[in-house]
Amino acid sequence: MPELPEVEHISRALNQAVSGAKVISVEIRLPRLIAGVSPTTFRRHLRNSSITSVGRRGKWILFQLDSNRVLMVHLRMTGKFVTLSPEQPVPPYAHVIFYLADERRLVYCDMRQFGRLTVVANNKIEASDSLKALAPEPFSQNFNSDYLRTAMSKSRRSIKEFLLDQTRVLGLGNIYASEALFLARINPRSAANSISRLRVERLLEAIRNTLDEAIASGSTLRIDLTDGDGDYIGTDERFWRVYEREGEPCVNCGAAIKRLVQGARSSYYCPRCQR
DNA sequence: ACCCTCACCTGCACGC
DNA sequence: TGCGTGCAGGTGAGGG
Repeated sequence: MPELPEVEHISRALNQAVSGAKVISVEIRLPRLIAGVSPTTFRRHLRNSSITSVGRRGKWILFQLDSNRVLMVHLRMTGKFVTLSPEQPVPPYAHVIFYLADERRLVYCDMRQFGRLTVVANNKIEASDSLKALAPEPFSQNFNSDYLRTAMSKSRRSIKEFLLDQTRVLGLGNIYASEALFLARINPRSAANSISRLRVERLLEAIRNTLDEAIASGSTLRIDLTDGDGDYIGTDERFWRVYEREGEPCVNCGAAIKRLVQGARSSYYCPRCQR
């Protein structure tokens, strides 16, 4: 499900819901999802720790613990968090259950089981295997046109595939990569190292605007962690301009949106606007 | 350093 | 109805 904007909202919702909560025990139903440490160590490091705040780095959700450790969770495709009151049943695909001192349960659910959970020491977090190679945060000063131009100049891959590489550009996924290229009016097939300076500038702005707009529109939706599936509520509307719109008219020029496959994943673009 | 392929899972929509 | 296929908002290992 999530790209950076969704992870941003989920981490905000979690920060509201479980900051200050104390974990009294952890039930690991699917040990494969625990990475980096053994399930036993994972449980030991979580037990009797309080969550002081929840944030994110890229698409990783970071639960800061008062034990000077961080619980790191990546939702991958189908990971979700739900909080349950004592009378609520455990939902399907519940793989890790955190029992909280206030009698609630924080449940990690994941239909496809691609997600990962790990725990690391505070002072090792940025150097951890998961985070060390990530590109700068898209809204930080370090993610600027010099950075992007240099990174792109080293890559012969298509710009669409380049944008999905979290070590080059952080936060876009398959939807927002197409959306950003549409805003920047760049063809997804263009080689990353072939794109003009002007277009790199446009792409930088398009990446920021795409993420920014997605975060802003999501903020009116809110995530309800108690609704049983942890999903966005009340939206069937697609505010995407090209994604999943094959054959529909381009919002700019009316030409039919096209779909192509790159790196085994769908890309959508306007053949007239994106040359 | 870069980049390609395969792997990891379950479910759903679709066509025959 | 059943079965095969393709596809799904993501990475990571391994190898060239």
